[in-house]
Amino acid sequence: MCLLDIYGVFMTNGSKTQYAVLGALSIQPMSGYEIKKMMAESTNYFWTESNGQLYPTLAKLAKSKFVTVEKQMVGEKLKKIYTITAAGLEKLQDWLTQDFQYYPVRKELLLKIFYGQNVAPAVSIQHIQKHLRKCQDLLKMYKDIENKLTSSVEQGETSVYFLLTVKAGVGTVKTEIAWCKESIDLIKKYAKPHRKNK
Amino acid sequence: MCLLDIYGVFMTNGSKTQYAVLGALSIQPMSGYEIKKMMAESTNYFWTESNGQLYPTLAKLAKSKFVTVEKQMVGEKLKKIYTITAAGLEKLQDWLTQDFQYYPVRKELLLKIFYGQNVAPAVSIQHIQKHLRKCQDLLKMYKDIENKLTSSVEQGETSVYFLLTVKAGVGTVKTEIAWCKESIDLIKKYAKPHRKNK
DNA sequence: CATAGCATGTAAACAGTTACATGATTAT
DNA sequence: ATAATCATGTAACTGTTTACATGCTATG
Repeated sequence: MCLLDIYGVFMTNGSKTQYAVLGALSIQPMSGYEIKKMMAESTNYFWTESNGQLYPTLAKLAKSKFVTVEKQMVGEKLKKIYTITAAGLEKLQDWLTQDFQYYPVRKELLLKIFYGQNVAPAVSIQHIQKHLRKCQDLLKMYKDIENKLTSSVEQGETSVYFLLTVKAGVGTVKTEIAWCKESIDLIKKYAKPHRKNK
Repeated sequence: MCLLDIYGVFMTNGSKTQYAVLGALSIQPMSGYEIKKMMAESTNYFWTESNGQLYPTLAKLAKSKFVTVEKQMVGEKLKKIYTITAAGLEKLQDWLTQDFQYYPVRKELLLKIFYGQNVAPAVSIQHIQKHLRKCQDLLKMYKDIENKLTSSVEQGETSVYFLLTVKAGVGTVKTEIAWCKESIDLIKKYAKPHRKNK
């Protein structure tokens, strides 16, 4: 077995953009712009797509009849509303049923912390403090969404699955906040004189 | 401001492979193979590099005098031991001092959960159960390393920074384990009949 | 005697982002 | 006026992985 696979991190399959798009359209018919917006508001912290991926994918899905297009003229502007077809839904369901994969993680903050011995402790502490503030902001946002979704789910208005991913976000940032605080303390307590140069 | 940037996720700078490599060599002189192995054992859960990135980067760093190469013959085989230079250390320290960036996150599990409404609840539960087992295995590994590193740091043998990244790993998987268990319960409680096809 | 590890490296393919083009509308 | 939002799309670039080539050594 390969060395790198101890975490099961491999990307042997192709792009999943098409499923992210089909998934979005499984909620309701939307334009490309609306899909992007909806992703930015809801799935961005675990999945992102750029325009360069989104628009060509929509065109391919339309060509393969997994979605249909309805062209609207809003004033002078062209708006294309995409709707998922039965074949598209089936394709989405097939993918949802298949095993998921882990993607490589890249956290530059942790890479900088890992090699923190080469710089003054204050440098690492500052990075962590910046991350702490970011997480505190995110926590407020996520908690708001979580509260709204919780009552909505309890009243049977919304699918429980949206709530689950929000809860993943809340849990993650809470843990990161605790890690930031503990790490700052530990650096202050244990950091030894760092490696200087020149 | 751009829509996508609400999480501050952008990759405007170039590749950070060179810094990951310089960082590794700041610990001790190593061969390319040893760098890869060391990364797989310690930084893999927040940073990965493939051979296709690693070896060309080592060659470039040697050409730019950020590292020196010492060729050894081990039996019949060639082994190249790389050592960081003063210029290389300075380059590393510069990067460590600069602001870090967030990379886009891709968690296929959460994407599948988010659109779980399109399949039977059992499908989503199975995905989560698989993830739960993976996290439980990782937790054992991380806790072992955490215990060893903690005493090592307390005795002044090891830099506190390695411990911090391990603690980040422990915190993350603990949170994920709790999320998995809660999510399975919530699906069982709230999941409504899913969208069927055909 | 086959498999895994040690060890270096390359080429092709792919995934993905960025930056730009275009242009209308709405808010400040 | 200016900026932001709405709206679609493309091209160039870059980053990254994968798969392969090569061949020795140690282990079961």
